[in-house]
Amino acid sequence: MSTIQAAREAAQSLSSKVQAALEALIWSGALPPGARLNEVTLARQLGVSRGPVREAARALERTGLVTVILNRGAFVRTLTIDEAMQIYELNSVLFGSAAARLAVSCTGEQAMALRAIVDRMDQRIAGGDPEGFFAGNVEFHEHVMAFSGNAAMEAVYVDHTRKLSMLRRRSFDRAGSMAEANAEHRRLLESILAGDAASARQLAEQHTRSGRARFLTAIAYQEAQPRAATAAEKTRINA
Amino acid sequence: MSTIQAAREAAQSLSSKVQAALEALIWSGALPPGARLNEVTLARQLGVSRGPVREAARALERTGLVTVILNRGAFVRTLTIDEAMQIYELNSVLFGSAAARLAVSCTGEQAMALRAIVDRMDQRIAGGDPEGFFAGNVEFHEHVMAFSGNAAMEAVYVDHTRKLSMLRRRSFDRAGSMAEANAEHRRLLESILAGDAASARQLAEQHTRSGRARFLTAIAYQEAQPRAATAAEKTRINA
DNA sequence: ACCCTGTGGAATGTAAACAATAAAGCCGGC
DNA sequence: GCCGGCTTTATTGTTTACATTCCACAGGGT
Repeated sequence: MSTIQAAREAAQSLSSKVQAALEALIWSGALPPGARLNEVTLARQLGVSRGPVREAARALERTGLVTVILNRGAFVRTLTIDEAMQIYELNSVLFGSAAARLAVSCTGEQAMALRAIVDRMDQRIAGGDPEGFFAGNVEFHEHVMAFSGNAAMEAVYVDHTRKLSMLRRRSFDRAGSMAEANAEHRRLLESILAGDAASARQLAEQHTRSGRARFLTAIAYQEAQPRAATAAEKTRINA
Repeated sequence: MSTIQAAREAAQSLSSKVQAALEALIWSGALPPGARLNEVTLARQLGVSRGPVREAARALERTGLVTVILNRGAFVRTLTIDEAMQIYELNSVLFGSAAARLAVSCTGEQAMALRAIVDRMDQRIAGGDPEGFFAGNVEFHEHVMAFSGNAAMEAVYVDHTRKLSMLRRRSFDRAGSMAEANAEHRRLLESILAGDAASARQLAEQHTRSGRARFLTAIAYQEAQPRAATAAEKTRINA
């Protein structure tokens, strides 16, 4: 397996690897919102030339993580609360539409797969594994989108969920949130199995709105709890 | 004005200009679907270096016009009918949602602007100006999306409509189609003005489906009429 | 004290050279 | 005559070098 892994590693361009590295840097907070991506410094740090760094930055611009200004460089972009709300609304519409479609087209295997995911998430809640729950949550939503059979919608949904996840990581920290969310998953799944498209759409949209509410309370909590933010803010990439 | 124009022209990077040029080449058929974008040839032709061409190609990948394969280059991408159908479905959901939201939030100026666009389109139909009608059509849909107040949804809609327009340009060639489409615009506009969200959503989704149907008949006509396709296919960019 | 302007340095935009990869053509064997 | 492997060649990926732009800071004037 490690040879396959190595081959796959080697089979992607430097730009891709640099892009992943930059994502990690942004994700970890080493590159805080508003920070400029210094091409020569990052290139030195990653052991590559400026070219791949430039390409990676442009790619990240397309995913919405950075914005590039002519002759000024690429800056880490941060979602405003308002933008997050708009994305939640978009996702709500897409997820509702997908659920409605899946309600009339769901196969036995698909139902089993979804049920297995939800069961696994319950186990992880019981086992006190929030990271695992978070992964399962993403898996559930993406499976619903994939099973609904519209690749374009799925791509848009996944894309925007990724953007949200920059901010959303801690939304499930409160223990009750996870159980609550998974109960909504179960109700949605039952509607889908029952073939009730209208109800499935309704529940899916409702679930997304609940997620938005959880997100907002988490944000509010984060704001109230200032953490050692200013310190992290000052962490820059230096030569 | 020409100084402003010149300044604006100069104020964008070469990559942007190259990207526009490549789009034009693809649009015009000089780079037919499946053709490879030869970096050195295009660079020579446009009088720039390979760097901007590469960046432009990567940007075009994001917009869906080309796909790039590692160590093989960028290839002009063509939408399959199935992908087009999926995009129509996505747009239907988004446009319906936007119309519903606009129905409860539409201001007087917005209503006037939309009505003006529809009126202009009727004039262009009467005046035998299909190009103008097409532009107005785009304008109407994008205004509805913009007025609905969700920038994320608007961006997704515009993005995907652009992809479709590669194939869709001739959908309105049949004279009756234009009048039909604009009548649907009027009905939708009335529902919005009446503040009837459910009806607006319904009409907007219906309108998108009608657009899909027009697209399909246009495609079918195009397929039946083989045109001198093979000749165009051979037109390559040579040094 | 404030503002404006000119200069210096640093960072990006662009171009040209180098390396590595994949496709195409050629040759030999079967 | 056809197929498989090798070699060649064209093209992309990457690095390096050069040109241009912007920002900060110092200096002088008001």
